[in-house]
Amino acid sequence: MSASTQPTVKPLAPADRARKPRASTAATRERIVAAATQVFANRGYKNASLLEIAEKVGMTHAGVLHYFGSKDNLLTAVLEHRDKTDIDCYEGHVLPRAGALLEHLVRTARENATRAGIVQAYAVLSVESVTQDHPAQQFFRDRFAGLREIIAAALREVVPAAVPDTELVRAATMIIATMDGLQVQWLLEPDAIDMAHGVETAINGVLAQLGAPLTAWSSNDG
Amino acid sequence: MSASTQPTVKPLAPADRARKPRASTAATRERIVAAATQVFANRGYKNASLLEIAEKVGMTHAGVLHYFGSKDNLLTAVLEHRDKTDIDCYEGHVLPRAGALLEHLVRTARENATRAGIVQAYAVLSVESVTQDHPAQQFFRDRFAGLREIIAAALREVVPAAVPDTELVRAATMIIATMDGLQVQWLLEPDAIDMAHGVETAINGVLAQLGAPLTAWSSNDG
DNA sequence: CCTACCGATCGGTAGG
DNA sequence: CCTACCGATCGGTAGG
Repeated sequence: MSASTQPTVKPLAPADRARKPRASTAATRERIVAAATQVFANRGYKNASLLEIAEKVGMTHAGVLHYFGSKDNLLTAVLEHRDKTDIDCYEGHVLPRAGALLEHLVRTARENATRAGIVQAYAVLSVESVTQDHPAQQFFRDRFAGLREIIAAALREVVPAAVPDTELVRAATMIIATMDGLQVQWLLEPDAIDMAHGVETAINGVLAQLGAPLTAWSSNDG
Repeated sequence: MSASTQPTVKPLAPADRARKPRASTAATRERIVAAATQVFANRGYKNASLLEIAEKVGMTHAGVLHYFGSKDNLLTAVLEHRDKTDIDCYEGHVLPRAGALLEHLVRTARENATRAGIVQAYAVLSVESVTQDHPAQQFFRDRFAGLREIIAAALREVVPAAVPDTELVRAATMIIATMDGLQVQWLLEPDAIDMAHGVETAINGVLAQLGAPLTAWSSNDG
């Protein structure tokens, strides 16, 4: 209706009007999430300030709050973004199975050695989550439980059928623990620790104790 | 000279006068350190407040500062106290060697399951130490390096002589990593994780890969 | 996306 | 070991 009153000047479609004025909202949110990931890694969540995050993306801290409502919401966005784009990105994609998943863990550890920021964010936030009333506590509880199940399922396919499920979950727990513990030592002294080698050794040790053939997964040298 | 003017009223010796008025300074300092350990575990160091610590010992936060000068100094006292009284108390005592040390690690993990406060303080502070300008960073760097050497030395005595030292340090790194990683998962979900069993499995896996006889340390069932 | 502001918390100091 | 205080920082809101 109103379009007929201005036949020559083509009015912007609503979708265009919403997108034009500033860099798209989605893009800005992503830039904020990236900055927040860095700052949370360097300071921890509680000790991080919205001001430092805002300065990284060139706005005031009130601007950041405009996009995420609260610091807690921003943390949620950071954690969800990590799960989507990062290391253990099995959500949307096809999850590698069996030996391929175990190889994936080693490859991930190797890549992590070039991404201290991501590693530090994960390490700092996951352990900070055990402190009183931390907003990410349930997130990490669920995350660890999910990882344990995924790795246990992969182990199921490469160990003798007689091995009970409880043993597989225990083994998965240990592989995760080793990866996480290596990250902390590596963050403190990068040159002294070889994360990928450590993870590979841990997996070999676990498989040997579960009675799996040494050729069960292909990263093996034998 | 002045003593001769008061022959009947025995003057207090300087040492007595200094110690009487209030509960001994050393005892008060210990109570503050104990309270601070709890609060640092529950909140992390940066997010902990001197007020909360002070309330636990029944004084004001200025009182706490009177005893330790600064929050950083209090953190130092907490970390040093832990090293003196805790788990890996090899400082003053005779350090158990070889298989006995490995058994000690398993026993420690078992005892830790009844001391969530201590475990949480260690886990939270050690990982928080990787954040920017953290006052405990060097402390934990040194601590990890020391633990690696001690455990590597113990392994040296139970594996074939042909195994090079670098392999022993790598193995020690992994044992420590597994213990630390298990602590985090256990803190988030105590009923789902058996720390002692995990540590024992990790040690067995490492020894097997280094070619040590399965009877190398006595905790073994074989 | 900003300016301006509030209420709250914190570590540390003075001065006793 | 306390009272009183300071300067600084922070998350969040109002109102545009």
